[in-house]
Amino acid sequence: MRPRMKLYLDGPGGGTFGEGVCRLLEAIAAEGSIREAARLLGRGYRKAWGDIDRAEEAFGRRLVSKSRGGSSGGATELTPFGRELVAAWERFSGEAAAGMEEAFERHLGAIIEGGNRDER
Amino acid sequence: MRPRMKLYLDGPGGGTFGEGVCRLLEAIAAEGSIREAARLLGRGYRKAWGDIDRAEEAFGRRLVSKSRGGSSGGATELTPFGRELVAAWERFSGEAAAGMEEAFERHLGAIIEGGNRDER
DNA sequence: AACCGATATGTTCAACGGTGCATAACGGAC
DNA sequence: GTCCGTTATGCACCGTTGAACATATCGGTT
Repeated sequence: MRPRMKLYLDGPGGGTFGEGVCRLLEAIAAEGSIREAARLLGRGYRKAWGDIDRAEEAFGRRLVSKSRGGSSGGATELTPFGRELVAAWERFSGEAAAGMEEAFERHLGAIIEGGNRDER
Repeated sequence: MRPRMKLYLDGPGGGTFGEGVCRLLEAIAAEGSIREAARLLGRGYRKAWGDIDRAEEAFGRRLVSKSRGGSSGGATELTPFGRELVAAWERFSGEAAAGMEEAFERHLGAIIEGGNRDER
C-alpha cells in the first residue's frame, strides 16, 4: 500500500498548473506542436489546448509561443519562462515526493503493511 | 501564488483513504455518531457512510465500531486502529506539507512572484 | 408493543470534467 | 489562388461524483 500525491499551483484569478500540464509542456518541447504532443500523451487536442490556456492564466505569463499557418501548418514551442518552469517543477515535485515518501515511512510504514487482522 | 497538495492511500483491491475521511473520523471521535459528524462537516450522511466503507476496504481493517438501535438510536466510535491511523496521518500529512512548502520555496519561489511581465 | 434516533442502502438528479466531432482561421509552399 | 497541417473554438455526449430524498432495520426506553 503506497501513498500517492497530487501537486497544484493555483493562480489568483483562476487557472491551474500541475503535473499533467507539465508533462504536456515537455511533450511540446520535444514534438514542436500541441497536436502531436497531445497524441503522444494519448489526450485530445481540445483538452491540451484548454489546459495550456488555464496554466498561462494561472501565471499571467506565456508558457508557450504558438504560430499558425505556414508550410508546416503551425508550430508551438516553449517560452524561456516555460522551460524554466518545467525544470523547476521537476525539481520541486521530485523533492516533494521524496519528502512525502520519507514521512510515510516514518509515520505510517509501521502502522500499515501489518496484515489484515480484523478487530471488533 | 501558493502550492497545494492532496495525499491519498489506495488499497490494493480498491478503496481510498485521504484527508476528507481523516477529518470525518476525527469528527466521529468527537461526536460519537456518523450522522452528527457528517452534519458538523456539512456533508451528507450517505456519502460519509460510503467514504468510511471505502476507507475500511482500503485497509482491510475496521476503522470504526458501529452499533444500531438502543435508546440513543445508535452510535459509532473509532477502533484503536482508527485512532492510531488518524494520529499517524496527521503527523504524516503535516510533515509532507512542510517538506512540500520547503521544496516550493527552494525551487519555485524565485521563479514565481516575479510580477506579471509578458513575453512573446 | 410503540417510540425514537442512528445505522444501512437504494435511487434519482444536477454538476463537472473529459472525449470526440465539426469547423473556422491562418499562412507558407506550390 | 489552391493545398495542407496546425492552431483556435464551439458543441454535443457521457461517465463519474456528489447531493438529496426515501425507506428499511435495529434495539434500548418507556
